[in-house]
Amino acid sequence: MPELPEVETTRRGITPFIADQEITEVRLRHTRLRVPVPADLPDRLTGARLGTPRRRAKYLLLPLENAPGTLLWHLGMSGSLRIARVGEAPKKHDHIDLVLESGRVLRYHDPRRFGFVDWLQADAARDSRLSHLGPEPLSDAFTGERLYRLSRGRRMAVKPFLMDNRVVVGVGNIYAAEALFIAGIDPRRAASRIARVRFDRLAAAAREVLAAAITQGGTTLRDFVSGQGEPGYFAQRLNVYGREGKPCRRCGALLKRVALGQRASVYCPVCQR
DNA sequence: CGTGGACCCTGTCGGC
DNA sequence: TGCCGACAGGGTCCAC
Repeated sequence: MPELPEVETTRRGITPFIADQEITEVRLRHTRLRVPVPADLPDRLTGARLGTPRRRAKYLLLPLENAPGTLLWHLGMSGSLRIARVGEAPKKHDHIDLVLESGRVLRYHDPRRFGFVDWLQADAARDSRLSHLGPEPLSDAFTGERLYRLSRGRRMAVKPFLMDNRVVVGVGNIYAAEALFIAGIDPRRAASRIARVRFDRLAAAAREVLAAAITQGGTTLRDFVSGQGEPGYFAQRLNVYGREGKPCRRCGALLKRVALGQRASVYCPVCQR
């Protein structure tokens, strides 16, 4: 379920259960993820102690405490991490267990297997998957000025531009659509043809929807990590995502859908220009 | 270099 | 009821 808010919710949810915990056993059931699970992962992790999880973009970083090295975990399209108990039988698509000394298990579930876990030896920031990433959307470095500057000469549609990890990380298909609605910008509009002041609004809108969604993730945190079930994906009211053909909540016009960069994009033909 | 398309894999849903 | 195609939260790679 991972857009940035889900990844952040996951990070917060698992942290109290895994920080400072020793890994007593690694159980691999399916190792053919998007990147094959490193064969030596059990050897490296068994007996090691986990530190405090961090997040960069949609990546979770699980550093070890007393040894160099970090787990780089991406949930892909359908991955989830949750806390289970030892002895709790794995279900279909539960591919990886990290058994902890507490008797809990950090369990990875991923039907589509677009996610992966990899081992980073030392300097995580140097990894090619992380080094090119733009700023976090909730950081001060993400501004309308940045969007404006990077968009000059870019003819691509603004929606895929906003989803470009070099521009800003963590704005996935759902939140890009929602941010563009709030900012009143047509997702098809060429990035180069958007004025500075409108990018200010767009940056603020992206920040706003992501922050709100993270706050909401918090409300379902307990259920999420204890494995009572998935959180209702979005308790949040979405304005456009998944609402093709329905009336715009602001003006009543019927929402339209277009494909941009292979991704569905729903928008209001009246409110978004 | 910028851009658009294919692709990795499984599950679900809507139309016929 | 059953089959089949379209589509799904992401990211990388490859032609043009």
